[in-house]
Amino acid sequence: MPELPEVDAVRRQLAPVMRGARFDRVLVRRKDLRRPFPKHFSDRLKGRTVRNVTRRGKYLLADLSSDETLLMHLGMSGSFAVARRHGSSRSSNSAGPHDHVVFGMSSGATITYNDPRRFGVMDLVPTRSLDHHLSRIGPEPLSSEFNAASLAKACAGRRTSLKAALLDQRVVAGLGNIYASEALHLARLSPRRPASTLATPSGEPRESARRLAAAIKTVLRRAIERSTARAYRTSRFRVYDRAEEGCQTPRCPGTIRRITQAGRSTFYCPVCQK
DNA sequence: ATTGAGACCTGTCGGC
DNA sequence: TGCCGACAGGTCTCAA
Repeated sequence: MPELPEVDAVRRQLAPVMRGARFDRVLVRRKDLRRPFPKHFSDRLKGRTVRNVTRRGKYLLADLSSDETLLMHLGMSGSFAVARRHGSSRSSNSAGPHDHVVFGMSSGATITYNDPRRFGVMDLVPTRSLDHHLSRIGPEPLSSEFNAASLAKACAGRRTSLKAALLDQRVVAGLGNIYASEALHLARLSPRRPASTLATPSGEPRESARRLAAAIKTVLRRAIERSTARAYRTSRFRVYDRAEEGCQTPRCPGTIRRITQAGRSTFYCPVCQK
């Protein structure tokens, strides 16, 4: 479940039980996920207090009293389960098949990281050098740093498709395969259009860049609201996974198509997305 | 320097 | 029912 809105939901899930709490127990049940766990991972966490839990792109960041930051990425299949008080539902002794890490917090919460595909990452870096570690990630889409101008500039001169450019975390942080398709649909821009067409030859943003930057913000905001309201069940998307269904753009007679770009599925309407 | 393909893993689903 | 391939919301590495 992990693009920006879902990662942010996880942040809101973890913050109340981690912030101000100490790591009492840290159980690491294998030596690696996508990468090895850092040296002395448990010992560097135990006894430390979490100052805050934040998010940057698809990374979760726990700021520790040791002036290190615990950096977590969910990959494709990572998730956290929180059990208040000493493991009402799932304690460290009764670990499920893909429960790889268990944090016992002084707040009384047991936090279990589960990740079947193990594409996730946990790392520990000096907080001072956090910027350096995240320096390759582009602007936060919901910040004012990200706008038509910055988007056009990041796409200027690129030969790749618009869809592929949106998946590049250096262009904008936090978009994944679903919300890239959703944003392009809302902006009525074809995913196959060359990314370079967002900018004039001198790098100035075109109208398309304005529409796309705005659509990215709208799509992500809506998704975050939905996950907050949580009045939805697997509420589906406008185009993602809707091949052969009717386009939802008002008065558009088109049919959603599925194509493959850079090895990933893209869903779009060939009629209204130009 | 970019770009696309392949690799990393396990689970699920549809077709035969 | 069981097997098999295709596919999954992410990124990294590598060859062109």
